Order: sequence, then C-alpha cells, then structure tokens
Amino acid sequence: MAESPRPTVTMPDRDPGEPIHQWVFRALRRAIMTGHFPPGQAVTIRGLAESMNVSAMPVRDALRRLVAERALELLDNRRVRVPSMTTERFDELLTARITLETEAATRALPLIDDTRLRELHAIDDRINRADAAGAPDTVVEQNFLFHLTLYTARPGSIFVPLIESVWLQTGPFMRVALEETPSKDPIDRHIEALAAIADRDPAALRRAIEADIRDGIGHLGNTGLLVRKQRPPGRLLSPGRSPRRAAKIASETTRNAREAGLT
Amino acid sequence: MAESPRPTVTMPDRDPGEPIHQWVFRALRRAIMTGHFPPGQAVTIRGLAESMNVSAMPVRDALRRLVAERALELLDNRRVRVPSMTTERFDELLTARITLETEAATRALPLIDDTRLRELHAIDDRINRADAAGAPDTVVEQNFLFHLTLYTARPGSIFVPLIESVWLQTGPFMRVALEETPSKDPIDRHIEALAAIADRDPAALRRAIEADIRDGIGHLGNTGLLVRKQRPPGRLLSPGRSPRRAAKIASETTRNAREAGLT
DNA sequence: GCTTGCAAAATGTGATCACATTATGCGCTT
DNA sequence: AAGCGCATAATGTGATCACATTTTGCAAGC
Repeated sequence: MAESPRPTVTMPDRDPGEPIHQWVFRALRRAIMTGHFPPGQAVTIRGLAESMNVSAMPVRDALRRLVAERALELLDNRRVRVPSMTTERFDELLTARITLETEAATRALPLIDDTRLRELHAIDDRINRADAAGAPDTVVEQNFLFHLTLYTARPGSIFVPLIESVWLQTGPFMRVALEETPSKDPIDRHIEALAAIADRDPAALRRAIEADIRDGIGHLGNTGLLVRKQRPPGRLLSPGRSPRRAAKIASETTRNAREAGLT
Repeated sequence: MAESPRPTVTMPDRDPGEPIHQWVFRALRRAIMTGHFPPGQAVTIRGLAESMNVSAMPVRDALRRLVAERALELLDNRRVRVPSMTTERFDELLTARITLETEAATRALPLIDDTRLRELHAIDDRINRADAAGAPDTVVEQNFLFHLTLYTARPGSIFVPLIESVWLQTGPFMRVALEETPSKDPIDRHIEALAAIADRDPAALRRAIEADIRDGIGHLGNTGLLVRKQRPPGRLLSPGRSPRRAAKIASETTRNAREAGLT
C-alpha cells in the first residue's frame, strides 16, 4: 500500500447554475452511498479538490455538510474519514432504518395515488431486470429509489432526511456487502409491499418494509465483515501537549450536552 | 418594524482551542433550540458575523452545518432562514420524536446504571425547582438534558443525532409556546419514566416517554399558533430570467432522488 | 533492530477579496 | 396615487493566501 489509495470520484453532470459545492456534495454522496469509499478511508480537502479539479472551498463546504449528516466522521485532530463499522453500529443502523421507515411508510400510505403506485411497480421491474443482468450497483440504487418514492408520497415529510442520513451511514458497508455475499435471490419483498399498498393495509406494509430491510442488509450482521471495537488509527484523543485542543476529556453525554448548549 | 430586527445572539464561553466555527455553531444552535430566532427569521452571513464579532468564514461554516441538520432552511435564492411551522410539519415532528425517542429509550434501558439513574433524578429535581421558580428556559433546557442523559446510556447510538435534529426543528416554536400557553403543570411524566427504569420495564418506559413528549408539546398542536400552509416571502421558485438557477422545476421525489445520486 | 528527535511536507482554519446574482429604494411615468 | 424601471446596496459563492498544528520521513543514537 505504498501508493496513495485515492479513490477516484466520478463526477455527475453539473446542473446549470448549480453551486460547485453542491455538485461536489452530490458526487461525494453518491460515492459514499454506493460504497466507493472504503470504511476508514481518510479524506482531505486538498486531495479531493485536486482530484475533482475544483478549488478547496467547495470541497470544504461539501465535507462539512457530509459530516453534519453523519456520512463522514470528524476526528478530534480535525481530520475527516469514512466511519468504520462495528457490530454495535451495524445493529443500531438496522434498527434505526426499520424504526424510521416502517413509520414513514405507514404515514405515506394514505397519500399514494395510482400514478405513484405505477411508478413503484416500474422501479421494482427495473430492480429485477438489473438483478438478472448482474448489475448490483443499479440494484442498490433503484432499491433506495423505491423506498424514497414510497415515503415521499407524503410531501415535506420530516422522516425522509432522517432516513437518508441512515442510508448514508450504511453506505460504506454496501460495497463490501455486495462483493462478499452470494446473491441469495430472496423473496421479493417489494411485491408484498406493493400488494399491501394496493390493499391499503398498514400492518402488512410495515411487515413488508421491515422484511425488505432485513433481507437486504440484515443477514450481513453475522458475516465476518464487521470489526469488533476498532479504536481508530487517528485516535479520538490526542496524546501530547496540544494547546490547540486543551478541552478536557468529557463523557459522551457531557459532550453532547455542551454542544447542544444545555449549560 | 423599520429597524432591522436582528436577534442578539448571546455567545457562550469559547473553549480553549475550540475552532471559531464550532463556537459560532454552538451559539446559534442554542439560540435556535430555545426559540430565540422566531420562525421565518432571515439570517445572513455578514449580519451574524458582525453581531458576533467574527469573520464571515466561521459563520458560513456554522450555517451550512445548521442547514444540513435541518435547523435552518435554505431557500432557492440561496438565502437562509428559520423554518416556519405548519400544522402538518408540527404533526410530523411530534410523530418523529415519539417514534425515535421511545425506541432510543428502550434500547438504552438495559445499559442504565445506578450512577446514571441518580443523575436523571437530579435533573428532574432541577426541572421541578426551575418550574417552581418560573424559569421556563431552564425547564426546557433541563428537559432536553433529561432525555439526552437517558438515551446516551447507550454509547455511540445512531439515534441521538437523529433525535437532536428533530429537537432543533421544534426549537423555533418553543418560545412562542412558552409565552402563550398557560403553565398547566401536568403530571410529572419523568417520575413515571424513572420508575419504569428502576423496574426495568420497557413497555412502561415507552409509555412514559411518549406521554412526556405529548404533554410537553403535543397540546400546542391545537392552539392558533400554527400557520396553515405558508408560502414563504422568499418564494420557493424565483420568477424572472435567472441564468444562475436554470434547473427545471422538479417534484420533491425527483429532487431528492437527484440529490441522492440515484440516476 | 528499534526507538527517539528533528526537519519538511501536509492539513485544517480563518481572513480577505472579486464577482455574479438578488434584494431594496427611489424617482419617473401614466 | 399606484405601478414600473433602474441604480445602488446587500448577499452568497468561490478563490487565494497566511498561519498554527499535525503528520510524515529520515537520520542519529541506544
């Protein structure tokens, strides 16, 4: 590993009039969600700026946004990296997805019209075709789109951004998962979800969504892919004399409280 | 309203070695969560920078972070403001709080030790004293701290940042709520929660948390404080010729999908 | 061979400036 | 008197630079 393992980021088309920092953000978000950044990967402002042929400023903005959405992790030395995955973290993410998405689906259900239902069917078809064609990236993408299309039936939902944050956090794990797990071709939970929508059956929809999430990533929890505890190389508290960050060590509760401004 | 109604932001103490942008972020976060920024309030980089006696750069960073956490709203004209509240939005926020916090409490329950339980009792005492002394700001703060201390019993929980994002979104509404609603002095749900913790009773804890959330802000949904639809003054799509943002109008689903990089 | 110390490179942070776009205020026209 | 148009001010975006801190590379010492 002598070479700098800089992962190339494929840039999407830039919308006319779109700010560069949002363009960069979209590129990084896609790269992270599809797992093109391996867990633990360090990312630097200047490095990304050079590889994307933009100045440092938009990259800085995009990184800050990604850190705020928990897609990236800010170490105490002010450096940014892709979070690594532990069994505990994986379990939390799975639970969070189920908790949020079953509720979002239930609340969206009464607002799904025929047009949207047809669109959902179309996406599911695309998933099946991509799966048959052996295009796992497309499968993952269209699967996210299926869920997103379902939840956004309720406009302005608070849940969607929260769900997307969780998706981003599971992203770095996706590629490893796609490469290592046999395509087990499970029962199509989307069919069950679509049937529940047609029946206007909230309980059945909840069951289908939860099963879909568990089928998708749940079985990965027991593979050997997860690290146990992972004290990161860039440690969470630096050792020597360091006038820059003289703040005392604080418990997570205290730290959160302070950041929240709770005296 | 001829004067510029710039809300003064009281700056907290700056930790030694703390970056300025984080200092600014903490100040703004606190101001927003305690409702010192009225809904609809416009915020500008230069304006805040001047009133805080810092340069524009850290303010720009802090605003971007707050927008990412949905504490502030980014209009299409690239201007930032405090989101306004609608009945639909309020209902979503209430549901999101209950969904997330009951789950977080359940998952934290097995990890609460005696020390933390005592700390929770101490916070509840402080709430009661502040309530008796007529200090609503302290009541709100310590109430958040109570919940935060409960959920962070499980270290590294994914739920805590999600919950904090929802708190931030309810923040601007808090001051209005505190000023307009009579202190109805409801039954102390925290006592019920503490009893459920002592009994290690997850179902009872869920009930207590949900009741606490509903008692705290739920009754505000029927007051006349909420706007119905609110097409904002800074409209969501600008009128004239505008080479800067030539992107076509897109549905929420499409916009989300594009931002997520889902082709 | 491994550690220690120091110099050089790399990195995040913050400040300042230029520019395009947007908002605002004022005078003019009807 | 009200609506319109234009000049001016205000704002977000992006670039570049300086600086303190951190990391890295390498050589000297045990």
